Amino acid sequence: MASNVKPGTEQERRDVILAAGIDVFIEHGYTSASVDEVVRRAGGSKRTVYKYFDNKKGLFAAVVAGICDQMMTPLGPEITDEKGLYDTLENLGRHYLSILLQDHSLAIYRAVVAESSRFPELGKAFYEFGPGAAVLRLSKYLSLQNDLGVLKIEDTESAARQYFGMVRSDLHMRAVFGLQLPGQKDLDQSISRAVDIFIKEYDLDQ
Amino acid sequence: MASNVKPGTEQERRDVILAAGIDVFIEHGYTSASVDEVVRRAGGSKRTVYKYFDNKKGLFAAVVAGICDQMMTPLGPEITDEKGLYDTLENLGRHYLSILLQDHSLAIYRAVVAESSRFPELGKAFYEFGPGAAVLRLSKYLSLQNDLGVLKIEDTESAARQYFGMVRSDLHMRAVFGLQLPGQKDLDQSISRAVDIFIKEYDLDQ
DNA sequence: ATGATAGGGTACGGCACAGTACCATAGATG
DNA sequence: CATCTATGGTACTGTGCCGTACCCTATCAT
Repeated sequence: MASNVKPGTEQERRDVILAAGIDVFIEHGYTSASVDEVVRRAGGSKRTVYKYFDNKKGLFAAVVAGICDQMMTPLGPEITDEKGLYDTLENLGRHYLSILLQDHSLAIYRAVVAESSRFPELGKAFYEFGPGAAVLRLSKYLSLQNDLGVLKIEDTESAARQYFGMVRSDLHMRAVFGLQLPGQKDLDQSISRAVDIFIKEYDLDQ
Repeated sequence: MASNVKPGTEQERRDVILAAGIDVFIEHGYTSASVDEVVRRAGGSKRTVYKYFDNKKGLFAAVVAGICDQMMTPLGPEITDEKGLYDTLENLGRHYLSILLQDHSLAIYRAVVAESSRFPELGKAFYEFGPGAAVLRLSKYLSLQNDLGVLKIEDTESAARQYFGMVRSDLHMRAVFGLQLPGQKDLDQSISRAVDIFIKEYDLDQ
């Protein structure tokens, strides 16, 4: 079965629908988005959509997973330590913010937040794959620096959370609420301050 | 005109509807909430609701304003400086978190975030009256401490943002996404760490 | 060529909801 | 007692949308 169809494999077909779903859910959120709109953009018919996805909720879950992928890939698989503590932290913070403040990320954040009471597992997944993954990555790096004697941190995970909290500062919340997006200067300031403070607190050399 | 009606003044009537609206919007968010549900809880009829509020959106705006009031009053009008820098910061962080992590606050945060692309002025208002107000209050206090020679901070507003960012850490985001609410221990840890770091960075005595 | 199958197009059932219209009633006014 | 006004109750209109059913075409196997 699964004989090849003309315009593309089943996988490609599914991806087209998924991409359209991403656009629509980003634009309208979950409740206000309509499956018909997805069909309109993807081409084809509802029948096909419901062939690949159980229902609207299932499509939304797939969309969220897809966006998490898109979001996290530029952050790289692992933190390397070629450039020293300061630059590593600074670099990580920069990537983190640039991802978090993209239009896509903000839009999907809004959509997931809106539905996280109705679909709790969705909010959980989004956190784990997005901000939570970043925390774990940094925490792992900090533990390594602990072992190397560069840092002295008791609870590396809490420290990582706090670092990202400092980096985010108000920037993310303000962007989420639609206040004007921060400029490069704001980002730079927030990151460099966070790094300074973090190092002053934890670096054994200081 | 506006002759007295039986069960209460017009103001009271409006307040009852508003209170019902708060409950319903908190429970369902904006889009999924229905005006009929508000009517059911407030008693009376749709006609009366639409007498006091232009439409669903207007009711929602009033609800958000009402909740902002409810939220911010326990934070008190002004920061006093009776207890020294450490205790003042610690106290402020505690109040801040306890407000931010209330069920009500989380629910209305979700609802406002969800609609902030459709109703940008709403998101803006919510931020200004909520987290933004806290930032301004702290910033003012920090400036005062600057003048008194206790602190040495160039940009007090940024410092205030960063302080709250540290205090929030991941706690708020995780709560928003419906991961389990942080325990008292988590709050204490986040706050005390934030205060320590902040003072170590900015206090002239250190 | 003939049959089978997947998928595009469309329409529909069922439901929910925003906002309005209408009627009956309870109190206020004279 | 008579009239008027405001409001509760309810039905209605118009709209939108999820999920399914049906028809028809285009491709593939034999």
